[in-house]
Amino acid sequence: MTIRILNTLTGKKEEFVPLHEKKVGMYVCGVTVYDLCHIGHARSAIVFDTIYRYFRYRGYDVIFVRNFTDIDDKIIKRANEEGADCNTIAEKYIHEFNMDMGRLRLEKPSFEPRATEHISEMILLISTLIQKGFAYQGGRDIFFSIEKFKDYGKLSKRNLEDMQAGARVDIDEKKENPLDFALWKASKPGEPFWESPWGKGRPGWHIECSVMSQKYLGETLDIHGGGRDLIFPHHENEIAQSEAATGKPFVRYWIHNGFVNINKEKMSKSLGNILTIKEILKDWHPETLRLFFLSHHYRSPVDYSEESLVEAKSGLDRFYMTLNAIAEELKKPLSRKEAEPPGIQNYRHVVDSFQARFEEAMDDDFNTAQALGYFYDLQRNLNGLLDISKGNPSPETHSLLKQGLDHFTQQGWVFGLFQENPEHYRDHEKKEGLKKLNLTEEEILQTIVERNLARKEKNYKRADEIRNDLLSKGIVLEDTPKGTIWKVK
RNA sequence: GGCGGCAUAGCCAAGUGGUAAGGCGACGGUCUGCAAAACCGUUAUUCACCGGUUCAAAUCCGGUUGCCGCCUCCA
Repeated sequence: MTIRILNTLTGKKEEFVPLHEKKVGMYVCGVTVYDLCHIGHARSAIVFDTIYRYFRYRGYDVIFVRNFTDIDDKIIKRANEEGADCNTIAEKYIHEFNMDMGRLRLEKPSFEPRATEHISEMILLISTLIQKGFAYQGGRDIFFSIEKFKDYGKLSKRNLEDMQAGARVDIDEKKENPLDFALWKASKPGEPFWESPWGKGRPGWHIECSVMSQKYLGETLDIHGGGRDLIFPHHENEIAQSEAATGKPFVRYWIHNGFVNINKEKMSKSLGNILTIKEILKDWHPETLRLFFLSHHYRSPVDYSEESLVEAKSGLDRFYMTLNAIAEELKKPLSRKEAEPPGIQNYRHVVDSFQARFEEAMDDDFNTAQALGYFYDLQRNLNGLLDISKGNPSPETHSLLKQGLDHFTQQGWVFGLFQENPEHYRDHEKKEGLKKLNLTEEEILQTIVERNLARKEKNYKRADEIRNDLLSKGIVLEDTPKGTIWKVK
């Protein structure tokens, strides 16, 4: 089976055929480092991390490039506001970005180039574009002439007439066409600048991606990705620059992820509802966030809300409880029973077919939601297996449980899920939960002792009172054969 | 104004021609002192609405309604 990808360029699901067999060159637009990253960045990062992991899982040799835009109007503005220089601002937010991505447990890309480290290559590319007649000088700036590039608009599916009719474009006398975009901007006093054939200045936004992708991945990329909003103008402009310069197709497969809304509202500075990754990770385990995102298709819009994260957390908790129970069961001595437990064929079928179903879902345009459904399916069946095993596993049960557990670690790795030690996960979540409830473990354990005394005396009324009291505080008690355990509701 | 997307059970959400995955919730059962957890079962004759194509449509085509995004920096 081959991987099929919905290509933004064609609007169709296409079979993925890499330029070079078993190799993937993948470029994803990173961030402009002028502020903390928010949940939208997190989604994009998680989506492409998962795609990156899946290609590797499928045996591809992947070169993954994710850039930093470290020179730009917004950075200059920020620097002026804070009375710092641009470099300091960029360094600060690159550091923050790396911290966030680390906490989200993203795999490191192969290369993380910075725009400012590729200025000379950008100047070279701009010169080529001027030479070939695609770019011109207007005042002290250099612009790309979109009319010269006949395919302009092919990615975002719009034509020049439509866009001019829209006319929400700044009029700039230096431009021949209002839709032309800057390749090089002359620097104003006090702004950072680089020497160029056109005087002191700095690169436009789009040129860096054309240069850096070409440098690390060659003239044609297998995959280029980013958020939906980048389709126009950023990616459209990248295509124009790159293809005008090389005469070759720039990207074979374009992938764009959908947006994150907050409580059904668009996230924006004016609404003041920007949620940073930092804030989210204060309240939620990184795997909870991943589970939340991966239960939606990467292209669909996603609505972030407290309730949906609660749901994701409860799903993750349950997975880890099963994982923990399996680990415990596997430590038990094998029973010598020859007869297989009844109904085990069904369980065997689910466990055996899991990998194929997982890969089928992922091959189909990275359908993580579907694949996650199979994880739930697997979990339910493993729990069923645990029920019939009852601490006395037959060799067959044992091997199926082991096999199931391996799926959680191996296929789970693609999702960045189930990678924790279940006991550590449980203890960590308990600790975090208690913090929120303002309770200590000692109090709870003491109360449990008290309740078990009552139970021993068959004073069930008192025992239930104690249990209800804890429940109202957010603690759930479970009486198991091995004693009473507690967890945060 | 132009372009694109979405509409699936109480909620979340897969599913692009073959007769509705999965999760949460709810209800019934097994287990339990009772619960909880776990498991089993039930929970959409139907996919916004109206037409059409087809042996067959949630899926394709046309229209209607409603939501959203992009066209300006933006993941």
